[in-house]
Parts: sequence; structure tokens; C-alpha cells
Amino acid sequence: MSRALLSFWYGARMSRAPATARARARIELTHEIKETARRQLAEVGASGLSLRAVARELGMVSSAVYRYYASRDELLTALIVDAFDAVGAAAEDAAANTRGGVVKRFTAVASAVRAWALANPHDYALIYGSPVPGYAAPTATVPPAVRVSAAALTVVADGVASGEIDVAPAGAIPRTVRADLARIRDEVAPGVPDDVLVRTFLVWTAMFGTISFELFGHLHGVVDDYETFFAHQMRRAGELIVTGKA
Amino acid sequence: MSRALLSFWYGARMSRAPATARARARIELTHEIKETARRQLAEVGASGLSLRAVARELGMVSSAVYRYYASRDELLTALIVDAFDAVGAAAEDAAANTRGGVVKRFTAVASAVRAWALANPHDYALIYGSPVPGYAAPTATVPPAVRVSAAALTVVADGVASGEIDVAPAGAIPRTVRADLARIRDEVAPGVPDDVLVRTFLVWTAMFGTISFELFGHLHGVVDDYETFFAHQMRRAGELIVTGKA
DNA sequence: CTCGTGTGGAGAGCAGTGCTCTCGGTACGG
DNA sequence: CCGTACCGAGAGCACTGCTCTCCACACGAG
Repeated sequence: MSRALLSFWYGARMSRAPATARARARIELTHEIKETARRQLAEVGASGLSLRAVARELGMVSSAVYRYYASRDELLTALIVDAFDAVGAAAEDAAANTRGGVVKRFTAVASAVRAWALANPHDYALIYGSPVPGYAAPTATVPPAVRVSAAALTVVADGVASGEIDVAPAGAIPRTVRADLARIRDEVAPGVPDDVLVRTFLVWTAMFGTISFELFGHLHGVVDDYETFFAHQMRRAGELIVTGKA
Repeated sequence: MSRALLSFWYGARMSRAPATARARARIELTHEIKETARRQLAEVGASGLSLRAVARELGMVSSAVYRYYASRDELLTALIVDAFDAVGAAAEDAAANTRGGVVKRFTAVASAVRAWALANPHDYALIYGSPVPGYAAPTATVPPAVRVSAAALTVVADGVASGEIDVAPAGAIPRTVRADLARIRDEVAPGVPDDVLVRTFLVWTAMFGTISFELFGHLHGVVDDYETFFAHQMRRAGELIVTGKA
């Protein structure tokens, strides 16, 4: 079933009850399958997610599930979209509801992302870990995926607008990179100069790098107090964005 | 078969020809299975790696493979160890054979890691992506995993020793974090002060974050010229390590 | 050289997977 | 009210990891 059609159903329910009981059942079962899959994902991980097991848990036969999701990958895609939306919402929430300067707001966003990742490790692995089999992410995953980055860039853009962030140029930037940065600026970071974007990107990749390292076990035996370590790194990272120094 | 016993066989071969033809065949087949698995890994990825398919390609029956690797996970572990060794060797090579300052040597290491990752994407995903099923990395993977980080820290330690790197303290560091840093310093980064280690860690996670983003498709549509973008980011990152500014 | 031992290949088999197809019952819309 | 389209059930296909048994044969000890 196409996402557009699904939106239509939901849209229809907004205004009035769904036309038929069948349609209502379809929406609910589709949702129920996804939720059951989400629960299983949290238990056994993406590679252990079994369509048959989902069907069993719902008391239906495996072939019936295919009426709702054409393949295991399509079900995974639905979970991926949900995961992107969840982490994006967490980041947006932190950015919107934290008062203070750039460092405070940025660290709040970083902590929110890490907290979500710790609470939903398999979801995190699903979207930020190795891509599944031969699976190519459909374009439907792009908009939700952008939300989390956009939330961080909002904080940076605010800092530039308020004059808090040092905008002095720091060095030459290759032409092709300037083109990439200009595109990003136009879309989600209005007014943020190239050098600030470069620093922000460095910090942003460091954030995901650190979270991935922690979740995937690469800091085992290296770092003891993950929470404090991450908080400190992100405070320094925030200061780097603001002052250009760390 | 235990890893210790395997080492014994190899050790024996070092000094003289293996005692028996059977032992020689075992060594060679063990190796051959792993190489075939490596080739399949490059083609279909970790999740698609099939022990039966490996057996087929070698003209043996699947159950026979179990004489050499007790499980699919054990075979994967062997591949993981090899991958860590390969990327570690690439990094060490770049660090050892690049003349110049810290920025030049560090960017050489970063480029080497990225080049290896691009050439062996599935190996990269295997070691730096989401961990496989319920699989817990045995301690045998730790020493090879450390090599790549140690190579980078060698460059930084050299820069501190030569006086190139700015070692002025930059701010307060939580006690537990200082303890972690002290341990790292003692083991692989002699003489590198806390603040430099903090910057290095920021940069190091940014490097892996950027490579993962690129390989896992998160920069699709965001960055056009990956090569130039990465090189520029890493030059800035190297300067951050040296001067504390970016 | 001979003989018991144990290594390792072959095959059958088990429980599970994703996915396809066919067969009915039934809710729905014209 | 009736034909259509939907949807659950079941059987089946090709595959997986892994276990077990059987047996040939290379090996080391005597």
C-alpha cells in the first residue's frame, strides 16, 4: 500500500469516520503489524526480525501479512521512517524547549539524540548503522532523516542571527565544498557562513561518531563514564561552533 | 578448533614443514574457507553471507565446513579480525611513511582509512556498522581494533614531542573523563596532555562519523564531491588538533 | 608393517526463513 | 441483489544454520 494512500485514509479519518469497516480494519492491522514488528525489533534486532514471527504473534498466517506489507524490506522501511521521525522529533523538541545560548541548546540536542539512541538501540542501528542487505532506502525516508540535522542547524542559525557565534572566516574552502555548503545554507541554515557550517559539520559527525562508537561497543574498556564523557565532548564541541576554538 | 591451537600450527610451519599432510591441508582449507567467505562478503554483504554457499563454491558439503569453523559467527569473527588488521595496517603505513607536520600526517592517515573503507565497504560495515545479530565480539578482536587508533595517536604524540602542537589547557575536564584520558595516555599516547586528547577524540569521531555517513548514504544529495569534502574537513580537523582552532 | 584411533567428508534431517500461488469466504459498491 | 475485489488460510518452493550418523582413510604407536 502506498504511503500517499495511507495518508489519505488517515486524512479521511480526520474529517469523518472511515468509509467502510474494512478500510478501518486495514488501517488498524497495518498499524498493528508495524507495532508488533517494532517490539520484535527491540528484542531481536533488525537481522532477527521475522515476518512469520510477527504474523504468529498476531494470530495470523504469514501469507496474510503480505496483504499489508509487500516484503520484509517494506516493513523495515516503515520502521526506518518511524525511527527517523522519532529521533527528529526528540531533537526538535530539545532545540525548541531549551532556553539559553548556543552551547546550552546544542548540548541539549546532542543529549536528546543520545538518550533516544540509548533507549532505542536497534532503531538507532537500523538508521545509522550498516544498511540492510541489498536494501536501498527509498526517497520516502529522506524528509524524516533531515529533521534531526535541521534541528541542530536551527540552533546554529539562531546563534549566528543573535551575533553569538563568531563568523570570522578561518581559511580557504574548495569551490565544490562551497557549493555544497551554499545548498545546505539555502535549505536549512539561512545566514550561516561557510566556516561556521564547516565547524558545525565537524561537530555533527563527531556527535554521531561518538554515539555510534558507544552503542556499537568501540569504547568498551576505553571510556568508563559514557554519560559524563559524552556531555563533556559535546560541551567542547558546542564551544567550537561558537568560538572556533576547542 | 581453538585459536591457540591454530597459532600453534602456524608457529610450527614457521620453523619447519608441517608435521603431516593432514595438518597442512587443514591450515590451507581453513584459510581457503575464510578467503572464499571474504569474497562473498564483498559481493552480498555480511547478512547475505551463507556458509552453505561458501561450501558449495569450494566443492564441499556444508557440514564439512563445520569441521573448520564451529559456526557462521565464528567465521564472521575471523573476517572481523582480518578487517581490523587491514585497516590498522593501512593507517600505520600512512602514519609511518608520510613526512611532514601533524596536519599532513594526520590527513594521510584519515585518507588511508577512508580509501580502505571505500575499497572494502562491507568490511567497513562489518566492523564499524551495527553489530551482527546477538553476536558479542570476542576479546580476540580488541588488539587488532586498537591499531588504527594507535596509529593516529602516534602522530599526535609526535606532534606534542616536537612542540608543534599547542598544549595550553583549554578548560575544566570532569574527573572521570580525566581518568579515562590518563589511561589512554599511558597505553598509546605518551606525553599527550588531556586537552589535546579531547580535541583528538573529537576529530577522530568526526572522521569515522564522516566516513560512515558517506558509506551508509547519509550524505546522498547533501555532498557532491565526497573526496574533496572529506579532505577539507580532515585538514580543518588536523588544524584543530594542532592549534585548538578551526 | 599392522592396527586401533580419530579426523573429516558426505548425506539425511530438523526447524526455521522469505515469498508465491491457489482456493474460498465475505464485505463492499453499483 | 449480485459480481467484484479483498483478504485470510494453507500448501509449497528454495533457501538458511546447524546436528547427527556413517564411513573411508590418514595417522601415530607398537
